[in-house]
Amino acid sequence: MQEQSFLQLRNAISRFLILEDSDWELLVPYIEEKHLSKHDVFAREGKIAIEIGFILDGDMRHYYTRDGIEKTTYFYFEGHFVCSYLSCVTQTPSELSIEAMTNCTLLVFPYSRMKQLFEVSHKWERFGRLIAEYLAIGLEQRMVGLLMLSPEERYIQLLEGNKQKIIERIPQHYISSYLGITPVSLSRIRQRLTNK
Amino acid sequence: MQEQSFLQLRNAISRFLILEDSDWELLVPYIEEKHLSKHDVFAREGKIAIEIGFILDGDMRHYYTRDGIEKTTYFYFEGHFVCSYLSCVTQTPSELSIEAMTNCTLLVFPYSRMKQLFEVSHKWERFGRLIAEYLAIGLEQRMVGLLMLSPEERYIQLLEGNKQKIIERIPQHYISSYLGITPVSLSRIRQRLTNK
DNA sequence: TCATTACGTTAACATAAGATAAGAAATTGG
DNA sequence: CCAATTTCTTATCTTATGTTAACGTAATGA
Repeated sequence: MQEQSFLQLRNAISRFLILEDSDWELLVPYIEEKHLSKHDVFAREGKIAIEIGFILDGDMRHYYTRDGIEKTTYFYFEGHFVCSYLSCVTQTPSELSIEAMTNCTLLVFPYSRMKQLFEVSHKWERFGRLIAEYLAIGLEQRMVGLLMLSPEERYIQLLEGNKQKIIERIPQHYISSYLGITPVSLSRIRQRLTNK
Repeated sequence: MQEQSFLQLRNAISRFLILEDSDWELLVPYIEEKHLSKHDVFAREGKIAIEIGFILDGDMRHYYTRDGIEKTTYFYFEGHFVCSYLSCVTQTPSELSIEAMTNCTLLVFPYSRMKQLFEVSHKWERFGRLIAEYLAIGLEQRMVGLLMLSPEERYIQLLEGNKQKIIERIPQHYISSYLGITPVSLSRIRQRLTNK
């Protein structure tokens, strides 16, 4: 059923712009399917990232390490693109690692191909712009949340999002670092909220 | 000296890509010089942003308002682009305001022209991508700092940046909200650091 | 299956930050 | 030049979070 999964990727891209068959054909030969087991890494700290992934099934997270402690700062779910963006764009060693939280099925293609497409195709260059804009908007909103909301408010906001069911299956110590607090503190917040 | 100031903008753009005269000529007719007095607003919350600015001289800040309280979340300095990016890109009302912290001289051009250039010129589309990538990278690093560093560490990091002299002339209650803390707390952190 | 590890909660204590207020110092505007 | 305002610091009190540790439960792997 490779055709079906490729179509999912094409649809995801089409949410950003109208993609003609001729555009699509420029990428297709470079796409591969990839399977990751739980805890497999997709990108590793210190390595220059070379791949862009598209999640067909499964959940992933990215994390930074400091003093041996992991801080999970982002989650990726089915239907989303995943890559160590900063490392790809700047071609410098990644400061973060990306790990499968569950068994995952991905479509992957090399960033180098994407870069070629930026050169040769105005349409793909536009895709690159729109993706970057999408990312920047998400990060801006995330940052504002961190600066303007309390940990409790951030947790409530997270629950109120449309990803409720997904959030519920993510271990809480990952969620706590996403919120910028400790697992203990998240546990207390949860207790406070249920006592209301 | 309009020629001189236009050249500054062209150089700033050229830091992202090689710009031919023919590319540059597509934008030039739409550029105007604009002067702002201290506390004048460049973009106002609730309004759809229509302009991109380039700071020739002066300092600006952008802030969000909540419960009547302003939180300054970003600063802009000489030689940088300034706009309510999210509002421009999505063409929805801005959630933030941008204000001149000092008297400022800007070059401005309409986002609508930029959008046209994205359509007609692969080169300008690339500029759009590179700007968005640059923004996303900055925001990612900002977010990581907020999640992984203590307020004190964030303040030290800010001072260690290459903007020291600029930081020193920004009122501390703006800096404190940039760091995600109160002015009182920043004052205490400063005291702690001088006692070392 | 069973031992081991990972996970979430709770408790106790220490600490840093928030809230509020007062006052000094600097800046601003008329 | 002076009054008014803004800015920064300091003090007090309160509170939420961090830290560490203990415990029970769930998940995992040999």
